[in-house]
Amino acid sequence: MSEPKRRDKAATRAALLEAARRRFAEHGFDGTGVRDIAADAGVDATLIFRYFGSKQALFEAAVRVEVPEGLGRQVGDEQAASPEALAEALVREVVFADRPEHGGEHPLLVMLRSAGRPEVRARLREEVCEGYLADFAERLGGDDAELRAELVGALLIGMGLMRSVIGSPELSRASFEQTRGLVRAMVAALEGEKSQG
Amino acid sequence: MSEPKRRDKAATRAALLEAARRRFAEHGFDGTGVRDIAADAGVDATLIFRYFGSKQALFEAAVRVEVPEGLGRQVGDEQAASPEALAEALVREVVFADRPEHGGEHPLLVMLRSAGRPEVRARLREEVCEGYLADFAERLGGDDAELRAELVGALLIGMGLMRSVIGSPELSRASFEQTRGLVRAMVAALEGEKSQG
DNA sequence: TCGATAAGTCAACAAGTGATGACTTATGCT
DNA sequence: AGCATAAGTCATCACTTGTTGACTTATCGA
Repeated sequence: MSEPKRRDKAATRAALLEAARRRFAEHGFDGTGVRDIAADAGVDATLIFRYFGSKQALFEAAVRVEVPEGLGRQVGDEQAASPEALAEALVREVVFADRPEHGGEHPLLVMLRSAGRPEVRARLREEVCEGYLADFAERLGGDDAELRAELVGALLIGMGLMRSVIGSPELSRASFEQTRGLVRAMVAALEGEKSQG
Repeated sequence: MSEPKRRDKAATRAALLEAARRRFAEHGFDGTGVRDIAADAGVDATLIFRYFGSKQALFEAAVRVEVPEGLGRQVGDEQAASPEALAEALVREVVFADRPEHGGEHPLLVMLRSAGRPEVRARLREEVCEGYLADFAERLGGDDAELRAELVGALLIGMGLMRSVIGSPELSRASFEQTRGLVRAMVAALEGEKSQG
């Protein structure tokens, strides 16, 4: 029936990581025990400490994500993408992401379910503000550009929250295309409100 | 030094409730122990079960909030308040609320720190969707009114999240008045996007 | 002043937590 | 084949968790 399961450190580590992602995504940090994760992965719980050091370290590895170039911090020089287009890309990336290996959700949304923990909040702040909203402000222009950029961030992460944490009916059912025009309109409205243009 | 502390059921219950609100607001459900709450209140932990039944029931009592009339479900008939004005009132009420007895924050935001628990998510959905966004959709009009109402909800709760959970720099520092115009503009933009007007 | 009743305290349990170190077993090289 | 080493397991610790029931003590009317 089941093959005797060859010993493979890398595969075991990967299985642990995947099981952790799913558990943490669904139940949050505190709602997940190391034994649950290990059981899902089909290995012994102590391997978590062998391979990752601690439950906390496993969590950090599980929600680690690379910000795609061109979405957050700009690498080269201006690509001349409009704020609306950038916001649209962020919505697709973060809110409507399909990540089977993270339990279907973007790590940022996964972290929201563990927002009771200070370290998680700190990472959220870092990734949202510095990772994603960093050059958004420059792109917007005006002297309260940072504030307006954070409002866009609030809209995006609020959408993610409504979809995956709160589970509001319409946003949960909606497709990226359905929200696309509405988001663009809201972001565009922000451009017409520069306090010093 | 300290008076012998007269026995008073009501006062003890109230002290427990206040301590619970503060603890839950800061550390979330899982990050708070019944002994912590009791210590803050200066009473024995077992009184929590005497007066509330369980930790979970205490939490529910602690985050219970009455939706002010005129903000959520409409009681009488149309007051003809514009969606922008309604959104503005909601921002003031939820995002910029000053509630010393809840640790300074609106219960909805307090609940966000305990979003790992399914019951908390269910209450959030209920209060946000049915409590606050209920008649917002009618007010907006158009055939995707519910979706647009939820986008406003996403913006509002996203703002609260950025301020009190994530702690983004600009929104945390900003005053209600500073965000007012921007929020109005974003909500107004949504009205120009009715898919069937 | 006595005593009933309500208010508050104490000790403890049963289950679960993350984490550790010693042990066993499979693997792959010589 | 045999052995060193890496991979995986087991028993268990030290601690915390929510919760319970029996106990003590203050309060207030008769």
